[in-house]
Amino acid sequence: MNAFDVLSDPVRRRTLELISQREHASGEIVKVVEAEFGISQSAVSQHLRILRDTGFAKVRRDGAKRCYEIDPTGFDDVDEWLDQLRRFWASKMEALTTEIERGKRSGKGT
Amino acid sequence: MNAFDVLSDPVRRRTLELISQREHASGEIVKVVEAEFGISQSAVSQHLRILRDTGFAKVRRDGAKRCYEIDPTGFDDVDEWLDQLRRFWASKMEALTTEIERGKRSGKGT
DNA sequence: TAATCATATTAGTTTATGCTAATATTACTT
DNA sequence: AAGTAATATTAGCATAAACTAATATGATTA
Repeated sequence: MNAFDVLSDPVRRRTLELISQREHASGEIVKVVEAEFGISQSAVSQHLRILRDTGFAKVRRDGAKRCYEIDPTGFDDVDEWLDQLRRFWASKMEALTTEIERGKRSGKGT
Repeated sequence: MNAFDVLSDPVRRRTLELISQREHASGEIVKVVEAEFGISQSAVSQHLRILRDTGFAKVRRDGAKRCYEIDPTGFDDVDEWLDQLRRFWASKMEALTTEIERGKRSGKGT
C-alpha cells in the first residue's frame, strides 16, 4: 500500500495524531477511535497493522500490551513527492516575480 | 472529497506532476496518462474534475481546449496536517536531544 | 449549417478497501 | 494449569471509488 493511500483514511490519520504526541497502547487507541468513529477493536487493529507495514508506526511490547509510537520513515515518500512538485511551481513563481521586477524597473506598472 | 483522498490516486498524482511543470491541455494529459496507465479519455476527464473541485487545479479556456495548471490551494490542508503532526514529534526529539546533552554534561556516556 | 474536434457528463459495472464477527495468539494472574 | 486480559488474524460482506461505453456540450472548420 502506497504512503498516500495510508494517509487517505481518517482513522489512520487520527491514530497518527495520537501516537505523534506520545506512545499509546493499542487499547488506548481503540478507546479513542471507537468513541469517535464507532468501529471495532478488530478494525483498529487492522489499521495499526497497515501503519506498521508501511513504516508509519513502530511497536514496542510491554507485557500483553503493544505500545505504538510514530515512525517518521513512512512520511519520506510523501515529503519527497511534495517537495519535488513544489520545486517546479516555486521556480515558476520565481520566474513570475522576476518578470514583475523587470516590469517595475522599466516603469510599466505593477 | 478529502485532500488526502485526492492524492491517493496515482493518475491524479501523475497529472499534478505534469501540470506543476507547465500548463497542459486536457488532451495532452490524456495522451500521457493513456500511455502510462491505459485508461480512457473519460476516466482522465473525471480525474481532472476532481482536481478542479478540490482546489488542486485551475482551468483556462482556450477555444475548445481546456488548459490546466496547478493550484497550490489544494495542498494547504495537507501541509497544515503534516506540519501539525511534525510539531509534536519535533518537540519530542528536542526533548530527547536535551536529555542526551544532560547525560553528556553529567559524564554518564553518550 | 453540417461536420468535426476537444472535452465533459452520465449510467452502469467492477474492484479495492474497510468493516464485523468469530477465532487465534500471547501474556498475565490466581 | 485454568482463567482472563490485551491484541492480532481471518473470512466474508458492504460500499465507495475508478473505470468503460455511450452520449452530450461547446468550439472550430468547411
